[in-house]
Amino acid sequence: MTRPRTAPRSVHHPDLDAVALRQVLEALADPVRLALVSQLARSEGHISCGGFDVPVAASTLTHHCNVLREAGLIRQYYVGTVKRNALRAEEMEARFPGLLAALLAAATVESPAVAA
Amino acid sequence: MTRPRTAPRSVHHPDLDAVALRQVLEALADPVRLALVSQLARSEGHISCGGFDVPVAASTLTHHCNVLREAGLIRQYYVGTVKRNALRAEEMEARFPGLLAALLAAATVESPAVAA
DNA sequence: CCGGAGCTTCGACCGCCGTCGTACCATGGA
DNA sequence: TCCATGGTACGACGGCGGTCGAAGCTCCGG
Repeated sequence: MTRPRTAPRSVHHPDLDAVALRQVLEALADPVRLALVSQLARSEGHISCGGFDVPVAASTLTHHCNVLREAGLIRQYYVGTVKRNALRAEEMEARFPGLLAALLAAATVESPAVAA
Repeated sequence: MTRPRTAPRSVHHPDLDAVALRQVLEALADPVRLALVSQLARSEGHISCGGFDVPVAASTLTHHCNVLREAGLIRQYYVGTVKRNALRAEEMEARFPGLLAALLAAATVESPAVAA
């Protein structure tokens, strides 16, 4: 994974056509990851990895972000040393129509704005 | 778990309001269980436990059915020695609007009628 | 050039979940 | 009454996934 010293940091984002439904479900079945996606959906902008409100260590958070990214749910990009996250909502809508919307709505029903 | 010798066999079905989204997602994240629900959705009628087309042992199948039932996704009832399964589609729709429909649609998109 | 903030990588640990085989129970029919 | 059928209960096992801490890397600011 070593990369030429001068290349910019980049991340791999799967084509959504290559993402299996099972991946998405497994990704969202974890409460931490569901919380990440929920927070991302609620806040208009893009949230940095450190900006999430979840009770896990940094390394664990990285892991969860990777899972979400591989499941095609989020897009990540670097801004300086900070890594920002964005929902791939429209692409998901194209791949699995109505799914993400229903999931987010369902999540909201359960925890009605736990936002501090 | 012994029950009076004359009582009919019955099963516990959770109130859907008591079912967490996470339970539903975990239930459906397993490929076998997703297959069960898909087959149930495709075939109009109610399928018996032995009638499913999945490559697992009988005891494993029982386990999966229990998980789906506890997640509020299916309703089970005995007819003689046979146990029938039915989707709780309408109740799920009331609890998590659009969710099950989107999931089933997504599952169909992926495996377009693998029905033999 | 140096430090610190932010994330990642790695290795380890542990608990949970899917799987099975075996033994068993309930029901209906011969 | 006995058997066959259909499911269940239980225990065991294996693997995977979530978790962490420590060490390291990258980029910006000073």
